Amino acid sequence: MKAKEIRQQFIEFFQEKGHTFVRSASLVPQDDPTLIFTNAGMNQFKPIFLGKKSPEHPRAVNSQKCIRVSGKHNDLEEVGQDAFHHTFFEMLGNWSFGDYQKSEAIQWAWELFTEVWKLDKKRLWATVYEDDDEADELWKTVTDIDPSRVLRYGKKDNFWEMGETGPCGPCSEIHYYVGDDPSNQSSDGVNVSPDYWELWNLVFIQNECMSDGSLIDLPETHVDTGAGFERITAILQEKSSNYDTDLFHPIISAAENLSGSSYDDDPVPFRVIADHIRMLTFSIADGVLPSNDGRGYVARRILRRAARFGRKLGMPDTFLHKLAGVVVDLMGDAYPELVERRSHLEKVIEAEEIKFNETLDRGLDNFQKIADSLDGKEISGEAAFKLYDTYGFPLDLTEQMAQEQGLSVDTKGFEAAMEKQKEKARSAGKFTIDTDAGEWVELTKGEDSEFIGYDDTSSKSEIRRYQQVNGKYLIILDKTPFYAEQGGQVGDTGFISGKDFELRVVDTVKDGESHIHVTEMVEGEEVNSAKVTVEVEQIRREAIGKNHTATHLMHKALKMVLGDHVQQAGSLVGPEHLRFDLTHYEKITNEQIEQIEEIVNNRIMKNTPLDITIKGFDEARKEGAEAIFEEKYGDEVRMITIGEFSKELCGGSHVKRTGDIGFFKITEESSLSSGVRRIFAVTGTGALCYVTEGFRQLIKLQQMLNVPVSELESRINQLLEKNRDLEKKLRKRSASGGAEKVTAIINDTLEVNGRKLAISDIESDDIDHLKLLGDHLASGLGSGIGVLASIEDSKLTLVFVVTQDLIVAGVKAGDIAREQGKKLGGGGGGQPHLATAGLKFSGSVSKALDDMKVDLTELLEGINE
RNA sequence: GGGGCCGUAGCUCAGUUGGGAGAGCGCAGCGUUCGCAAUGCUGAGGUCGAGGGUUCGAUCCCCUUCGGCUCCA
Repeated sequence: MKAKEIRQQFIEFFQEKGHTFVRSASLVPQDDPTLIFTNAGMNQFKPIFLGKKSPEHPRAVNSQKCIRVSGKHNDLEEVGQDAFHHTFFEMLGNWSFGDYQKSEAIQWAWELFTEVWKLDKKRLWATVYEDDDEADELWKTVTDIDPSRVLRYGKKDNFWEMGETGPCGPCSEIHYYVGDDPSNQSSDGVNVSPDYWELWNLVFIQNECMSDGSLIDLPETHVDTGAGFERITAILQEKSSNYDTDLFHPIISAAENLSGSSYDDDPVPFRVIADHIRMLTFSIADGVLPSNDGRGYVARRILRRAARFGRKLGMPDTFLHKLAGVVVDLMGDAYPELVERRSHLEKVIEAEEIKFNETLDRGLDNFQKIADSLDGKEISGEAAFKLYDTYGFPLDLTEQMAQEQGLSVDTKGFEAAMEKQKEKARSAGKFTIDTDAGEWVELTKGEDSEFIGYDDTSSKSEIRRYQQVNGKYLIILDKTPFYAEQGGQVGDTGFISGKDFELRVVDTVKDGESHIHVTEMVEGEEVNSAKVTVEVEQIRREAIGKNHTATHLMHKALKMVLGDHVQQAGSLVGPEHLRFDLTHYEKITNEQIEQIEEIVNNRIMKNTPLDITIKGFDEARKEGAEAIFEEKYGDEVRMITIGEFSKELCGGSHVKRTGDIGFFKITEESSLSSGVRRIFAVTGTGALCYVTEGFRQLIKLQQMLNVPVSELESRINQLLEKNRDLEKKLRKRSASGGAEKVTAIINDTLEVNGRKLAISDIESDDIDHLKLLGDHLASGLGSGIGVLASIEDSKLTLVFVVTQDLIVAGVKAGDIAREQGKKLGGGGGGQPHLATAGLKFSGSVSKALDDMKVDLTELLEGINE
């Protein structure tokens, strides 16, 4: 029986029992920030169990995509080592929300296993919680299981909890003996021996665990079951390993073809790759992108691990994206999102593979350098951390490599280095006002910081309290039009004036719910009245609003042009410009930038009014409003709607109509980290200035070169080429120039002690040219010392050459240059055969050369053969 | 926001007390070979990312800046 059919039969079996099929929830948990990935079938039903949501159907059945990459039950390192640990798996489940109870759950599970799938009753075992007499009894009455095969276990094995508090209850599991000899079974093996596989867990949610540890009965009880699809498939296909089923085997075969190696010879790498590519394919199809944090970082690590095992097998440089296609073919029927996103996920995986190969090659080189230069047998924590921190070479890979070469890694040292790094990043965190630093002076009592800034930019307010820190006054008002930095929008600036004083607000920040106005005293001596007039700097606020609304428009335009994988990864909205970080795996081309600008500017010209409404979070989400991941939202949210174009949850300040933005222009696009791009843009007056300045430059160039703008490029190319040619010609000419002079010098030398001494001044404006002439001189001398001097703008340059035989005798041009240079008040040095010296020189060159002649004559005379 | 690293020929990269810019592949020309594959010789190709500074002298040291990689927050 094919896996596809097994999945289908499970679903149909429960549909016939009145269950509604619910499609698998996304692997990216939608409204649960505590989860990195969806890791169990019950995740999407959690609000029902918590009593926050009423179920749409009393009975449900599904097959849920799950990812588990951490936790004690599934260490990433274990995946591939055995037959059944996976990062990605499917969980089959049936659910009762306050509907049927234990009896039906047990009965149906047994029916499906023994009657539909015809599993051997002599291999099945049932376990129940030690205090759950009811379940124990039900097994023996509603099924025909051998009563001796119903076992009781304690809390560890048979009691299920969602968290430390919350819904919980006893569970009942079905295990299957996979050993060779059915007569060799024993109740002692269950939950202990690897020959007994846990197949299905039936959870009976009937209690709530309180914070003091006590249990109370829930008014509504639920059934929550989970059966590992891969294991059941293995058993029904009579395989001893999940990897031998048709869920994995086609992937492994494809990998064998790509690598030319055999699964049977070395199964582990194939398992790792087959497992990991499933995880990658599914997670990327659900919007995950390899990146450097959160679930994107998990995906990256998984990809890297798979790629590394692929290298071991002799895989081509990139292969995972090809295997992703196999997964799509294999699973596309049950999960159509794979088919829809096929090209996207192949592209993402390949791009990341290419990137990683580069990273890995660098890392492997660096690792080997470290390993080769090792004194002992241990790689230091600092070295391992450097590999990780600088070259992105993960610790687990370092450890693996080390192990293969009989080395160990100081992981404690690594952790210490990591901690140091974290500390450094933390302590350098952005400037926050330390509100505990000083004493608050309370002027009036009551609620504070009522925000009225959406409608007004000035008000008559009262100071609730203030304090003085580092020469700045921190002010908290009863009500304020000042927007405090949040959601990427910078804080407002402006003025607060009282009876005999005026404060300039330089920033506004949030402390809990309070708006703290960071101010400087510009008039007066002290805060001497509670009643104040406050005024936000309005022009600045308007500029910020333009940039903020433009950010929303751009966000939407980015998705339209680049694709749905674009996620906001950070945002800064200031008065001068806006900055927007987004997930995208390659450079945004100039053409795409132009498209984005065009879309945004068209929206601006449509002059659509903004609709701002307050509504419930769920309602807003249902209407399709964009919520930024990792941004915190309360129950009541502010929804910004721009026609049919954009809907976003946002607390910031905006323009009234898109036309107020005036004009939008992207000024810069760059990479922030791998998979994340950063865009800067300007609006309104800023955008106008930006464009005007660009044109000013262009016109200047045009006037300089005296060609129309359209021909600037070719003209400049032409000039560059010409320039290159000229430089080349010049170099050639100067190389031959001066040659006659050198010949003349060679013919007019002193002879000392059988050696020649040539000293002369020469015209040259280029030190490289001088060196070249020095070379000619040396070869012309045959044996001896040569000096060339050139002076220009009272800068004297000297080149000294010494022939090979004299170097052997201990005469070095570098030494001569140093001595002579110093003697003349400068410096010098170089190599034995050729050296330079130079200095500012205003005296007589010929006199200096005469002196030098005396010195060098002495030197030559002193040489002993 | 804070670190670390990289940028050298078309490509991949070497290049340490700072002293005259290199290798492999690719390209062009000329050979060997019936032809292909293969191979020999010769050659072209460089603002050492950009700009400043220190120095007699900077690819190398310092500062600024641009582009890319990577880790932490």
